[in-house]
Amino acid sequence: MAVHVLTVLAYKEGDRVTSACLAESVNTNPVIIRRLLLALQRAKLVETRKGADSGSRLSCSPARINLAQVYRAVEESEPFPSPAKKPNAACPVGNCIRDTLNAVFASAELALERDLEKTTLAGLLEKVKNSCQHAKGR
Amino acid sequence: MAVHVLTVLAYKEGDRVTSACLAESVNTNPVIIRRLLLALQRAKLVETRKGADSGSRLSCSPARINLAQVYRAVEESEPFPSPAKKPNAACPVGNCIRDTLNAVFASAELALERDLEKTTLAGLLEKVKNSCQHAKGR
DNA sequence: GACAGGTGTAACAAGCAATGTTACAAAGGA
DNA sequence: TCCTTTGTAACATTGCTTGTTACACCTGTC
Repeated sequence: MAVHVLTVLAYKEGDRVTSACLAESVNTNPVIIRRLLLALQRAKLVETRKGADSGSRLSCSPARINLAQVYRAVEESEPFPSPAKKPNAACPVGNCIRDTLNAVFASAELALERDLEKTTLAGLLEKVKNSCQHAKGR
Repeated sequence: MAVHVLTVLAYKEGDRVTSACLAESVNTNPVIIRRLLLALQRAKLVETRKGADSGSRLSCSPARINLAQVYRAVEESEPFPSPAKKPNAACPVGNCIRDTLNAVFASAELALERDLEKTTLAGLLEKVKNSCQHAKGR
């Protein structure tokens, strides 16, 4: 969803867009969008102004934003949630597997982010526009 | 959790282990384990026998099982769940972004699996054993 | 300075998926 | 036949994400 919002912002290049407008596009509630925007603000991906004539816009060119940044901004929790429940201490495996797995998963997540880095917001917008043309053509 | 179970099975190399025993190790319910084992059976990673003297064991050497296989066996759903709610058709972005994003995510997931492939169950078990030694030494 | 439109934020309801629990039929060796 | 364990269904519980309402606060416009 975060990607959706950012793509819309890229589409409106530079113009400020209100959360109500974005919500309509994603078909959801303005509050959801605002919560999302807070995370994106923290990651310095968008800038938002309050008061009259307010709204959000990208804080830099869409060519300089890649999906890995978006992923990190939004996904503050692990993609592999540890069960939070302590494993059985009597089990010889249970005690130590947690740390080992964390290392493996961290590496896997890094690989995932490296792949996401290859896609910029500008590139994504281009592809979306193209596939829209195709859809209309049919 | 699936990895935890498989690691225990690798640890008991070849011996059949009951779901009750595995459940105790993971600190959960036997039924949860059995549900998990069904998925692992479908992926041909474990074999289970019913009746007396029953239980599960790895269907091949732990050196020939990597975490990508486990991931695929367990994670039948997408790691990036599409919102299922249709986006607003009036939005120029909403209509076409879905397909484009799916392609990007598929690529990212592939990268993730490629990284997981590098870790075999045997290698994982080795690391767990080592870190256990360390923990005991302290 | 008052007003209007929008954001930040809290509190709570609703939906959904994962997990836990109980119960029971079926398999299969002793 | 008996006993242990699996496969499976049905339902409760839990936690998380999303949705909803409400309200204080900010800030350009008049």
